[in-house]
Amino acid sequence: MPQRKIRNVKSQTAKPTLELSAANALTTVDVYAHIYEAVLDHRLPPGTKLKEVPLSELFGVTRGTIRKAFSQLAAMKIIELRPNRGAMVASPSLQESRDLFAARRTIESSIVDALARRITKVQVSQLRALVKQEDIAYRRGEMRTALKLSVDFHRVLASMAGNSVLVGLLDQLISRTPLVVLAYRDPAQTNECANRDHAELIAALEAKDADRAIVAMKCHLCNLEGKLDLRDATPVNELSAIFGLGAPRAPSVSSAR
Amino acid sequence: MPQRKIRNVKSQTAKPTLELSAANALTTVDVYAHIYEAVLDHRLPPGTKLKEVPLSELFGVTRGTIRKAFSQLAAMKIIELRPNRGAMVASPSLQESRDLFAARRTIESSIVDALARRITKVQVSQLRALVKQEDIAYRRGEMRTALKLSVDFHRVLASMAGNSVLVGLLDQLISRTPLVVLAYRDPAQTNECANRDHAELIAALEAKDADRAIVAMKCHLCNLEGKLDLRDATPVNELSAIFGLGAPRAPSVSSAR
DNA sequence: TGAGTTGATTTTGTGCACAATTTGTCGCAA
DNA sequence: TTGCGACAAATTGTGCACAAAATCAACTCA
Repeated sequence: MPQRKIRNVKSQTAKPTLELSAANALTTVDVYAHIYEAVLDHRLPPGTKLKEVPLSELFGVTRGTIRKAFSQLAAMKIIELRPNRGAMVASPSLQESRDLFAARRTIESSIVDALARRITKVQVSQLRALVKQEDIAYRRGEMRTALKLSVDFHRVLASMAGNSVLVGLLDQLISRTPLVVLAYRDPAQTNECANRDHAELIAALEAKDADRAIVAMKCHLCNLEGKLDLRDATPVNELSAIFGLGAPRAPSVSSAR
Repeated sequence: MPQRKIRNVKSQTAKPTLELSAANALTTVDVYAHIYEAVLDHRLPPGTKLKEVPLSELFGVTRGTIRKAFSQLAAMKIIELRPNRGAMVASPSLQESRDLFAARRTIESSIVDALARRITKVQVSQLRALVKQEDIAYRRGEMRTALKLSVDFHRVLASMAGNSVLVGLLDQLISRTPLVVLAYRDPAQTNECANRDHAELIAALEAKDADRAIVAMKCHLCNLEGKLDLRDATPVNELSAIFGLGAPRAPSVSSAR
C-alpha cells in the first residue's frame, strides 16, 4: 500500500556537491522492505530497539526517510512506535497471535466462499502454477522464496475473490502473520504442510464446493496456529550484520559507534 | 566543541514571530480529527483538494503536522495521497462501497457470532444504555451525536467480542463507512432504522441466539447498503467557513501571550 | 551501602529554507 | 483558430539545524 515509486530523474546537472551515494539512493519503500524482511528473517527479533541515526547512516538516507518508513511499519503493526521513546520491533502476545489467526479464518473463509462460486478454469490453473513454484522452492531448500510464494498464494486468492476491501484488510493480517509465526516456531516445518493444504484448497475450489473450501482454509490456518509454541530469541544488535550491508558511507568509520 | 549552554529556553534565538507555547497548540491528532469530522459532515465533499499551506495556516500548525495527519488519513482511506500532487478527499466508487459493506457483513457477523456465546448481562445493559442515548439524540434531532453513538455501538460490540485484531480491522471499516454512506444518501433516514436494528440485535444477543444475531447484523448492514443512491455533492472550497474557524493567519491568538 | 537527585549525553521531535515537480498561462507559428 | 512549447507561479518534497525529551551515570546525603 505504501507505493511511492519516484525519484529517478537525474537527467539534469549531476550535482557535484557531495552526495556520492546518489547511485543507489534508497527510498522509503526500500527501507520499509529491508526492515520488514529483516524482521521476518528473525534478524531483528521482537523487542529490538530501532534507532533512527544508525539506520539512516546504514542505509545512506536521511532520518526523515527512516521516520516515514517507521510510521508505515507501525501502521502495519510490524513495529511499535512510542512517543519520544523510539521504535521497536513489535512483540505480539500469544493472545494477539490467536486473535490474528481467528481474524484470518473469518476473512479467508469469506474469501474462499465467494471465490468458490466464481472461480474460472484459468484461475485454477494460475493457482496450481503458484503451488507448483512453491513446491519447487521447498524441494530446493529455498525457504525464503517458498515462504514468499506461500504468502502470495493467499494474496492471489483474495484478489481473485473480487472484494478490494477484503484484500486490503487481509494484506495487513498477512503482513503480521510471519512476525507472529516466526516468533513462536521454526518456519521450515510449517511450509511443507502449507503446500499440501494449498493443493487441497484448490481441489475444493475447482469443484466449486464452497463448504469444502471453507473447511480446507480453516483447517490450513488452524494447522499453522496449532503449531505455535514459545521459543527463545537471541537478540542481535549489530545493524550492519543484520542487514548484510557494508559500511554505509566511509569505510574507515565502520566502527559504528 | 559544541559546548552550547542548553537548558536555556527560547532566549538565544529570539523567535519574534509569536508562536510561543500557545495554550491552543494543535497536534497531529487534532488536525486529523478536524479534517475527519469535516469529511463526515460533508463540509469537505469527496474530491476536494487539500492544500498543505492553507491548512497549516488555518490550524496554526506547521506543514509537517498537516503532512503527518495526511498520511494517517490516507492510511485510513479517508483521503487519497498522490505523489507530488497533493491530497484530496477520497471518492469511493460504488463498487468500493459495496465491497466495504460486504467486508463489514463478514467481520461483524463473526463478531456477533462470538459475542452471542459469551455476552454477560452487564454487557447487555451497557448496549441497551447506548441505544437509549442514541434514541434520545435522534428525538432531539441531534443527528451528529446520534450518528456518533450509532457508530460507537458497533465499536463497543466489537470490543466486547474480545478479538483485538478484529476490533482494529473493523475500526478501519467503520471509519470509512460514513464517507461512503454520506456520499450517496441523506443520513437522517438511516439513523432511525439503525436504532431499531440495534434493538433487535441486542435482543438476539441476550437470548444467546448466535444465528439470529448474525441475521440481525446482516440485515442491519444490508438496510444501510440498500439505501445507497447516487447524489450530487456541491463542492465547497472556503476552508475557513468549512472548519468554522476565524481568520487563518493570526487572529486573536495573540491574546494568549 | 543504598536511594534519590542532579547534570550530561544520547535520541527523538520540529520548524525552516531550499529544491524539485507540477500546473497554469502566454506567446508564437502553422 | 488551434496546437505546441516555454516560461512563470504555485505546490509538494527533502535535508538540515536546532529544541525538547529521555536515558544514563555519577555524586551526595542519609
